[in-house]
Amino acid sequence: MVTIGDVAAHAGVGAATVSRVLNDSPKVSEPTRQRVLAAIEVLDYRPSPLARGLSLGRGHGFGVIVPFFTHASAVERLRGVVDVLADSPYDLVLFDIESPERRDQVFAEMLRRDRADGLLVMSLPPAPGALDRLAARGVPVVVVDVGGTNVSAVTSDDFGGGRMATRHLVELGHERIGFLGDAPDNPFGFTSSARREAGYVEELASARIRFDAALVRHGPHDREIARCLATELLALDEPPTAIFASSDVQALGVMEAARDASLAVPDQLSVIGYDDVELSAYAGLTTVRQPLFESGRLGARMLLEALAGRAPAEPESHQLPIELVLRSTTGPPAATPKPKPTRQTRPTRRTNP
Amino acid sequence: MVTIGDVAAHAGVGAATVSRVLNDSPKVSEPTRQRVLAAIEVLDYRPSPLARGLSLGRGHGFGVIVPFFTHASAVERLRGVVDVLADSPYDLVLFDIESPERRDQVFAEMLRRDRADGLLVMSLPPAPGALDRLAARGVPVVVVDVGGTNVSAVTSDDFGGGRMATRHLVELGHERIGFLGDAPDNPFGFTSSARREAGYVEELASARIRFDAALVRHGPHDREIARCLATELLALDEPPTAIFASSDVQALGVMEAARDASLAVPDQLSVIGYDDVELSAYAGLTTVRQPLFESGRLGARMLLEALAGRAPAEPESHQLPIELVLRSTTGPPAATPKPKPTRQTRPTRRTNP
DNA sequence: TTGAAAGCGTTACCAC
DNA sequence: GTGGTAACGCTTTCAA
Repeated sequence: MVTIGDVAAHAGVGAATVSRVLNDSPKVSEPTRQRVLAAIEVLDYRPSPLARGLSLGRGHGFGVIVPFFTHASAVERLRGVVDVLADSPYDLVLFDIESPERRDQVFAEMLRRDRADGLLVMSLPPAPGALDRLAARGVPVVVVDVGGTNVSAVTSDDFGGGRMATRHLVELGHERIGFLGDAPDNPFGFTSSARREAGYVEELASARIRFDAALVRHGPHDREIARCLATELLALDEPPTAIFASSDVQALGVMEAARDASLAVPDQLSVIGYDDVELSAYAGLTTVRQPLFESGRLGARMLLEALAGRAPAEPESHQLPIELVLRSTTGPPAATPKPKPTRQTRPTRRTNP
Repeated sequence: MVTIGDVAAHAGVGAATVSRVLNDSPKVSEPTRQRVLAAIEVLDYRPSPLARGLSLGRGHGFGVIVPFFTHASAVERLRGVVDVLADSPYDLVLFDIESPERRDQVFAEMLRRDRADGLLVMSLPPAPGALDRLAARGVPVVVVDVGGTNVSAVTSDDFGGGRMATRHLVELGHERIGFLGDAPDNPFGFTSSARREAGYVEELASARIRFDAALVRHGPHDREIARCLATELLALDEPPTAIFASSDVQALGVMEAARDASLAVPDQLSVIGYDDVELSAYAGLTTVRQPLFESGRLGARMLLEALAGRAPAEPESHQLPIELVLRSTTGPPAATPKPKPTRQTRPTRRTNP
């Protein structure tokens, strides 16, 4: 392996000068510079990032912790991160979390050895105290889609989004509106679904629609599970005429349940999702759009700033706008009570109980 | 920052002993060991991976180069990699490639400084010579879904998969079978689509069906573009009764085109895809399944072996099995020629020209 | 079983 | 402008 010393020897200069050329310091004469460059070329020399890092006291790893990076929303966010990082000297070091155990393991390792210079934590509330300990180490942290912490954060208005989705349904004339989302006490501690649900509850209240706990279903973030849950909802004596799913994947599950129950969407059942992942356009899903890609970009930029030593004195929090995307899965409820369908599993469906 | 020296001082031992404890060397007496462990605990010490790497002559980065990691197939593969890496001391360093320029930039940087200890290259034929130069550097490389190179590789039988898809259509009775895939001369040098296309051509030949170049369309790997291309195909004087799309995303585009043209799938048009990404089950798409997740796992395991110095003498190549997944988008062609539809853009559709 | 000391490849400070 | 040289924090001989 060829080192800076070899280059120095070959060019007939000192190692320090080679280093200066490498870091294009202004204090190198042009002839020397050329000589060094030539030597680098001839020897096919490349500096060791490890040695460089050790000397500089910092590495080049940009850590991103993300749960279920297979989910379309996580991928979208990551893409924003990638986009920003492409022009930086940092490498994206990805930590995917698929179980609470793994979450704790990663955070523990993160503390034990600094595997990254900075940390972007997405959608996953860190283990208690982890942030403080990281801060004590001087590791900059930015969180995205995580609420209630004391670090720089990028969020979007989940509560408002929940209201927005619900209001849309209310304005269409729905009165029995179901909600389907993550359990508030899920093992990962995800909170965005709960905030959307709070918005749903609030909007119902302000529309003077009685909240019916029977219309609310919780389960892990998964299409299949959402399908089951929605099937339960649709089998109710007084089934909802509209369902607000806390994410697009779950909304897709609801659509499947509707399909299974031979319910036309949106004529017999309105469905609204959340996120606006790419697939939703394909499925024609009405949804609340949150800027996933942009959240990744912004979070990454903020962390990059902190990494460059330009961290804000106080942690700063940015809230990204949300927006209703109207497509073809929501509409007014059926005007009149319909006769009992032929299928036996479906009870009489009434629009206004 | 607390160093190994601090721990040594605190425990009243030498730095070497602390190092031994850290790397659980057997030659440390239990009492000493406990004392060191206690000191580590008290001081909340964590070793610097940088220094460790420098001393050891190797880092802890597991580089993965993947084009368009937003694509479901890439994500699936990555998930396999993540799965394997979770139990290893390596961190996943992700390089996403979304343009040919970026491809060259990444490979160039990869050569200039070793950003990772080993490299897993997925779906993307490396720049010419890049592999050799990497090998010269002693950087182990494994490629996945890339053909025709001289490194350890994980592939699947694209040619056979192309035949398989086509044969399925032929056996259903189709004679006008369209193909839609990546251009053979695409700027990234992707080759799997071309191999599937070759399988399609071959199978057509062995079924004694005349190959019609008009039924073949190429374009970048994108659903929208596939939709346009499929629309062209369907607007032909003698449109295909079935379309084999080289990937599921493209097949979805074909389905959209069919929907736009008010063509029932599979009654008026059969569609078969390739990959079997998660979404395909939702869409009910008949497809050729290739083990994406498993390809990631295997590739990662092979690279891990190489990283551990257990590289095979000769580069070894593994071919993963493919399998036909029958769902609801393929069926026999319409038995009789149909009358001209009411829509004006659609020409007379004939089943058997 | 333990410790002292010599690297590992850079960078940066300090003379010249 | 340039060249020594001391860090940077760890691992690993080599002695004891």
